Amino acid sequence: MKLTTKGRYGLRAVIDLAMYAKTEPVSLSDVAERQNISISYLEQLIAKLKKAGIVQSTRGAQGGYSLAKEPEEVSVGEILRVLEGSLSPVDCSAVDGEGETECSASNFCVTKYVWKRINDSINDTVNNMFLSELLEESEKVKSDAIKVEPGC
Amino acid sequence: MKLTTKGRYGLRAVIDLAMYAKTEPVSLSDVAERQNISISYLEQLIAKLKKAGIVQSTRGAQGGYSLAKEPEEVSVGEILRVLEGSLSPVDCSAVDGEGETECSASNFCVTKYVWKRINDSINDTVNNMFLSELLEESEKVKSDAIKVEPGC
DNA sequence: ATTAAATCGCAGTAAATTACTAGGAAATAA
DNA sequence: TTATTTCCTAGTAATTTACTGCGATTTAAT
Repeated sequence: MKLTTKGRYGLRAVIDLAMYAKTEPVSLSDVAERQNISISYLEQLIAKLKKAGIVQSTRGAQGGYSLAKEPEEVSVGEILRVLEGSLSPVDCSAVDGEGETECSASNFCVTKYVWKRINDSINDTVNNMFLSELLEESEKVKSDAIKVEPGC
Repeated sequence: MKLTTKGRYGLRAVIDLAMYAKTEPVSLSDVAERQNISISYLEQLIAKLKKAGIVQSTRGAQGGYSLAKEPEEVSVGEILRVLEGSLSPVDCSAVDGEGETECSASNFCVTKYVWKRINDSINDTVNNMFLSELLEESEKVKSDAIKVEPGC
């Protein structure tokens, strides 16, 4: 039940763009340095975000990336799903929403009920958190930032 | 963000015990056959559940396992945490509740806010689902059980 | 007393996934 | 023309997952 570095780093990169690419695009090397993430790894993550229409790029020197939408239009769920795939705790079409398959033993189906409830609660949370909210939140905590936690 | 087979199989095993070990303990080979899980793998999972006080065992022939508590006293969260470790989407003490560390860059801390909200919503859900509820639910759906989904 | 059925415990291992790195092509501002 | 940047694909070491195997111990039934 862990997010990978794709989701963790990718979300940080998007937040970084939201904060620093307001007027001009910022280069990945800037983001990479600020966020302490390798450039070539970031390139792979940002490629997915671009393909999904979350960020946009301008090529060539002095180019870089910026958000493709307003911060209030980009949900955390959208970002994480692009980077991690489905956030469902199991790969089961009946849980993810596609298809209406049932399982063979009765308690298989009961677990499906469990997975669906977990899935729904995760989605409710991430689909209703928008970048704009995170930017506001970052204003609040900016002052008392002290120590890096490895997992964050 | 996926549960492993430990959590998936283990929960199924506990539900199986709740359904079939009401008067006498049931052997792991019975559980394994009903749930289509290898015995030796199940042994490892059940060992954790026993250590955590969720199931109890009687050794020797005609022995087996049964629940150590009433179904209304065992939450899905308890079971999954024993098998999977923390359900937090990141390993960050500030998210898991231990310690009050802050992160170095301001947007590191914003992601912490995100992880905490996801963590809370998962925990709210699983800590408030009890085995008793699942048993009731399994009565409902028992009749129209048809097909096995690989991920379930 | 012996046997068969079970739990218990630990070690090993193939396959998959993760978290990167490497190298180079193409575009563009200066 | 050159430096800076995005873009694209492939490879790979380390870790994790999902098991299997073996053997010891306990105990009910014969």
